[in-house]
Amino acid sequence: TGLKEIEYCVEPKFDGGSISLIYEDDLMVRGATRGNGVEGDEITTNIKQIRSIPLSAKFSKHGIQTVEIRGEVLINKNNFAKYNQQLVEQGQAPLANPRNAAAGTLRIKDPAEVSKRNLEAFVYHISYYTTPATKEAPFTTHSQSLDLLWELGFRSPKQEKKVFKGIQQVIDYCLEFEHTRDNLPYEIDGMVIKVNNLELQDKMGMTSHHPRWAIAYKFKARQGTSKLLSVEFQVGRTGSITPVAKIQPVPIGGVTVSSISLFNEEVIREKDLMIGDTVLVERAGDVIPYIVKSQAELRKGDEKHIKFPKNCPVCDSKLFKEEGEAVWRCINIECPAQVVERIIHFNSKDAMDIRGFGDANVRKFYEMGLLKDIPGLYTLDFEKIGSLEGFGKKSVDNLQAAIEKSKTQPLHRLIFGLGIRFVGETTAKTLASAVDHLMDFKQFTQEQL
DNA sequence: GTTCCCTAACTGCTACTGAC
DNA sequence: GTCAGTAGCAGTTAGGGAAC
Repeated sequence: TGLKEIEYCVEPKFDGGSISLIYEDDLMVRGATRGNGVEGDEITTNIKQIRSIPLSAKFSKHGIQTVEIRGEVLINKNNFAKYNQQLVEQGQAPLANPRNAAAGTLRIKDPAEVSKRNLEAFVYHISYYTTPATKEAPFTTHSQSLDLLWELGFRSPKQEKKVFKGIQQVIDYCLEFEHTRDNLPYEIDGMVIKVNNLELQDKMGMTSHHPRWAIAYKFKARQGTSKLLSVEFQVGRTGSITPVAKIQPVPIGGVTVSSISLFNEEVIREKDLMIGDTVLVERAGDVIPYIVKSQAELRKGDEKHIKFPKNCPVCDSKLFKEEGEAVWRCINIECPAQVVERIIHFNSKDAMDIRGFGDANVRKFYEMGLLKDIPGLYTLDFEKIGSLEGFGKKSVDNLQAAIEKSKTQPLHRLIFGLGIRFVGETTAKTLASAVDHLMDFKQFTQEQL
């Protein structure tokens, strides 16, 4: 097929909280957040409070037995404003922006409160479905699947989506839609362009990150200007020194931005940043704050150069930068900043998952001398901890139980938890699997001998 | 009731490595 | 040289749990 012949389906990219819905024999049996892409939180009861999600739908009419649908939960801008007005009238703080409000609402424990907030949901993708072996596929294009969902009572972007042959019309439609962005009743942050034919989608497959058959056209990020007040230098788990810009707080797209990563020394130089500069700030993907550039033409002459430290801001060791690398590092593995960051990483959800032992407590215990390193987690003096202000019996019991539970975590989590540079989750799994094979092999050879 | 801490949710940029 | 994969770093907000 020539490129000009390829059919694309273009639809708005909704900006809210992602959800996944599972229907079995026409009944909604499970609703979950997307989470990290593999596992999310079950929120079925809350999902049932959303009126635009049918509790049952006649999938069986189309020969579908089990189906998983992806969608996005949103709060309509009008409902959001009304709800905030109520909060203010009741003397409570209003919610900051519709996106976080929608994502947060899904996790409220009281379904009645969820119901009050009038969430809405758009569904935009059927991830998989099962049919009896004899049955023909109920749809062959993405566009048809959206029509089917609409017909079954879901809110899919049936009206907003358009199908085009060739890429030029796709581009025109995206640009045209961008103009109407602010007039829509809900937040969108771009458009999604998908190859329409499902067989072709299948052939194109996925990378580890994303499908090769879909791409997002992001609208111009929301921007603001502010003043660069100072630059702090943070020491990461692996000793990397990250400059972080502290700016005069500026509201951008519903949140207040005050702190922005500058990544490394090169970036500061390339962007020609000086303390006191007026800087153009945007939220990349409407989320992550990012300094676009400094406005050098507005300088008054009292701006100061940013001095990148020669020594570690925490332990004062000399910093090193490897040939060809951009990142300066503190190579003192006993540097308190690194030790603390390593312990925090070890405790984290993706590593040993020691709940209730986050960065604030790790720092506190380290400073008090109650915790010196990772092994120290397993010889903590709980009596002393129990006598600290803010630690009741319940907290100590929970902490003790969480640490005890971590002893049963699989090997790959332990390897990942050690926080060795270049050893992320995937590599840790590979290493753990290699260890397993070695143990099997050892056992096998011993038995043979 | 208030305050603090923690977690989860949303997501991007940069650096480096390895395969092709 | 390009692309994909992986890792490391970073932001704010909302809500829950526990202590005070």
